[in-house]
Amino acid sequence: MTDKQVNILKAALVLFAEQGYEATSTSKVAKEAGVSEGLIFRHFNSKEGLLNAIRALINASAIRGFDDVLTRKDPKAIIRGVLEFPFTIDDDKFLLWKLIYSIQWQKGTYENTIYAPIKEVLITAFDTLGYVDPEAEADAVLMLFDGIATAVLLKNQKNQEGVLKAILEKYQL
Amino acid sequence: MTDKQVNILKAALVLFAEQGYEATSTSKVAKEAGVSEGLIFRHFNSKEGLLNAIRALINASAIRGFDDVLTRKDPKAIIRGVLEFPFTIDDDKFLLWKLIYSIQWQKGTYENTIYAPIKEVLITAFDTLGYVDPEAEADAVLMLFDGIATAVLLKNQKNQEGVLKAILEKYQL
DNA sequence: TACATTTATAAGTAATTACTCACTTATATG
DNA sequence: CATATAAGTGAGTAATTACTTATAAATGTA
Repeated sequence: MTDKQVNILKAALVLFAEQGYEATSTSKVAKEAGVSEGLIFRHFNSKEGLLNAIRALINASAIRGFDDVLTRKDPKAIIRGVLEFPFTIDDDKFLLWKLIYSIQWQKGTYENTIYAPIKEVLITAFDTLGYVDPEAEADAVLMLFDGIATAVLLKNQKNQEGVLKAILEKYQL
Repeated sequence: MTDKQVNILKAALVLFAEQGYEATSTSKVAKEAGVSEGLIFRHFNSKEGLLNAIRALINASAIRGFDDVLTRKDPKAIIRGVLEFPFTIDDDKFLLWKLIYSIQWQKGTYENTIYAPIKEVLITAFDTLGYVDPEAEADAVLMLFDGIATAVLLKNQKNQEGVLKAILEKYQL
């Protein structure tokens, strides 16, 4: 990967996240990246190809962000980690997560590559804790995750201590 | 409002919800509505004006959908009603709610006209039930609402009995 | 009926879109 | 060094974009 290739990906990530994929033209991306427009198509074939390249990058980055949480021994610590996660999205991960959700709602898809491994670990955790329906509990936590993320990313509600406390209480964490 | 005006709004609602606002051209809307393209601009001035007209309609419709729940006497019935709501979005309300979220993520805004009145009623309900931080509880329920809606609208997870049960248990409902 | 207003259309507009192509420059490898 | 391959550019392309305008049909009202 050359410098300019990286510049294109960085510029596209920011513009797609801030203005939306459809509202961002390839000429805008080229300008922001300091690159000729043709180079985008040399490297990524099409605008959709550029999006897919970014998608692979941000999915991998999102999954990596969960490494610490998912390898914990204590099942309660795992559940707490997942629920705390969206509250702790900081500035340099903000656009990444905003783009993940933005693409999902634009394309009408759900990013299972990110959520499936989390769900598996959650099921095991709830199972260990003796919950009667571990899969339902895992789904519920993932829904809560999406809801918290929506609040953080759209309403800029960061580090809402009281809300996190209220949520964790429901799981006796 | 003339027939053709209604046709434009109906067609635009469907296309905006299914393909996204930016990805839908005014010519597509006109064709789908069986109307000349110019008529859109006669009635709504601009594409953004058309979007705003639809926004007002779907927000009003969304708020009306909560009338039954928010006027309940029993505080527990109110909380249960809000949490059950997204699970029961049926086919004729599906695109309406999909568009509400789609617009929010496209424009980076949060639709407070819908959520503010719900939050008020939730705060009162949690207060009546003696919760220590009623506002935090209300925020948490609204986050859960968004998360459930995301699952229903993006993953087509409709009427997940086990998940709903698991969630309601957390509030002893 | 007369006439003013509203509703509707068809055919435009300049600007922008995603993408291509002929070409040059840089890099790698024998 | 020679030469093949990859990286990069700038000026194109046809199609589509949101929007306008001139004109006609429908409607209301006196």
